[in-house]
Amino acid sequence: MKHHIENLIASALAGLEATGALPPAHGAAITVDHTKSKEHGDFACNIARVLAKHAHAKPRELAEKIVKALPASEKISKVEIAGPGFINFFLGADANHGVIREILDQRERFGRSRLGAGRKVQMEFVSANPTGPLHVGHGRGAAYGATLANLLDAAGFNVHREYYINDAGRQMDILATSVWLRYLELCGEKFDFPVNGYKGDYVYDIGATLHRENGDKYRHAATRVFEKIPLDEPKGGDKETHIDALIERAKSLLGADAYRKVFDLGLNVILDDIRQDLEEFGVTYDQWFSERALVEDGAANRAIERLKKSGHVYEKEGALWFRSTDYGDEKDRVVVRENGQKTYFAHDIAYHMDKLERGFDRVIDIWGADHHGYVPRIKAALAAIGDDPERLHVLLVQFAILYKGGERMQMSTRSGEFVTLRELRREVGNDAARFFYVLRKCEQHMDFDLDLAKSQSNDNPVFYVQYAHARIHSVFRQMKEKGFAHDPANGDRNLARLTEPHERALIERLARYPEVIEAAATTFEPHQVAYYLRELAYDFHTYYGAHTFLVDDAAVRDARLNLVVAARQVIANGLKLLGVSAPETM
RNA sequence: GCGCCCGUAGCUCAGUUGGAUAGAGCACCAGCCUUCUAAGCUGGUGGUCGCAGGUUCGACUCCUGCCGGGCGCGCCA
Repeated sequence: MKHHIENLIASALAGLEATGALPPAHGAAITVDHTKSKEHGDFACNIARVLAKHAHAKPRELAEKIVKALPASEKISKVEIAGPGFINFFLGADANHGVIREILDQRERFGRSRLGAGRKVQMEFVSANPTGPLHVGHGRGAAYGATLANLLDAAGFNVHREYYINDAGRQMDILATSVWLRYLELCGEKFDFPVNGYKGDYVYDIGATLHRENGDKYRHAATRVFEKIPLDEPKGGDKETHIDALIERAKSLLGADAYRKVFDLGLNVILDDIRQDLEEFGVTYDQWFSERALVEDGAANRAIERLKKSGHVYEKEGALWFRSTDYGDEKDRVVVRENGQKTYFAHDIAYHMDKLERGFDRVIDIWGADHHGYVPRIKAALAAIGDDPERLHVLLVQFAILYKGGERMQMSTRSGEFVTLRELRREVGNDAARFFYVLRKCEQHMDFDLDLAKSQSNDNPVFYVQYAHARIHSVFRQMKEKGFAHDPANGDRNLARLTEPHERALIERLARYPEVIEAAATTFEPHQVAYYLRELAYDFHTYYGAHTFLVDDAAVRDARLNLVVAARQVIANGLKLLGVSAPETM
């Protein structure tokens, strides 16, 4: 409808230009907007105000000329000039009736578009370190990423979903060492657990598995393990050097093969847990991309070679630096450390290089907001090796701050004191969690009040939307009990009988669904869909309250049933995008 | 100190990319179930859009400066 009106205006302007009433080549974009108030019709256009200066005319006079030049349209019942030169369009009563037919015809395909034209988009999200279970902060990235992926898919993009596994790095070594130390405790060894080790219960469990399956095979005396290890923090030492020394000790005592076994046990147990957690949350991936595999494949070395060739690399104090300041970063960054080890950054350059080489038109990273300082350097690296940094979109998701009993909760994987995504899902359910998470745009800080989510879960808007869906199913159950049958063809012939204001409002809302999907996809804002669904549910519930659908007049009844089936379809389509179920009963 | 994000009703947040009188939900008040599910509907109370300037026909929206909150500024990942 929007496009229809835009076309009418475009041809009016062309007509005016042809007669010389308007100077040509104005170059202004025609925008038609939905009005806020019905007083101003259904759509409004401000083109007369925009072009007034260019045409050396008063906005109202120009508006009158444009209106006179408008081609006739059977969908428009009235055109008015209002205020200081807005052109308001009033739709005919049946202008949108065709959308009901469209929805019933296209069913789950309704709302999909070809906006993306099949362009390939790679999306990476969550990618939490496999050092512990996902917590509620990861849940937000998961819900947001999965929903955005669904949206882009619906908008006609070819979406590839990916999880980057940080399985090469110090954090993983700390985990492996923590697991081994817990194992040693189970073997009967006595020592103080390092403050910088992972202390969650799951580390204990993995240590227990190691013990159950291998007995004392990996046991070493505590005195030997801690021999000449620098003191830990509580004893006046440094916790970082303490844990690093323990990692080296684990590697040397166990040997490369055994260490890798312990390491992989921890990695696999936690990764399986994460994978299952996400799957239950309706979040699935096309690929789980291993950092370790990338490095072992030599990709990091190749990335560094490419950087070197670009001439933006230099040596200083024994380390290899990337001069990211050449591309606007605030300081240069190390890619190879003094000790010869490559940094996480070097690996990440290799990973992003790999993404772009795989032929994606667009690469989207969804990161926690704490990584925002990281964006300029990764873009700098891509620019240095001759890739287009504009192809990379980094979306930063702000933290979800948890409150319980009015108090802010600390979330730290290391301390093991955090609310896991799994706990949250159990408390409020998958549907409410998915919906709640995408109710805010990603740059908005989110207060997640656990007590509220628990105690007032009935007030969660997700139930309101689901209830509308279930109610429509209920109407059909009642229909059968009353001995009626739905004749969609008859309903289709009688769509003109849908003249009530509630019906017009509902139909208009349904007609907007495709616009909402496109807008949400292009702005990366899934919350628009959530808000739309709530409004759609409101339109339905008020309609339901004001009119009976199962009336004796078959023409009206069938037309109304066509309408509510269409509403049910759009609700189901929208909920599907959000990863929320559409129940038939509640 | 520098950088990113946020500041809209008592609370949690929208605001169609600069348009007409700033909107929801929750909470609070008053009504509506022998009639398609009351997880619903109808009405009401509630705002100096953080503050001060600027840009223009027009600013919650764009620019500048303050104030307040969150996060980040490693040869960690």
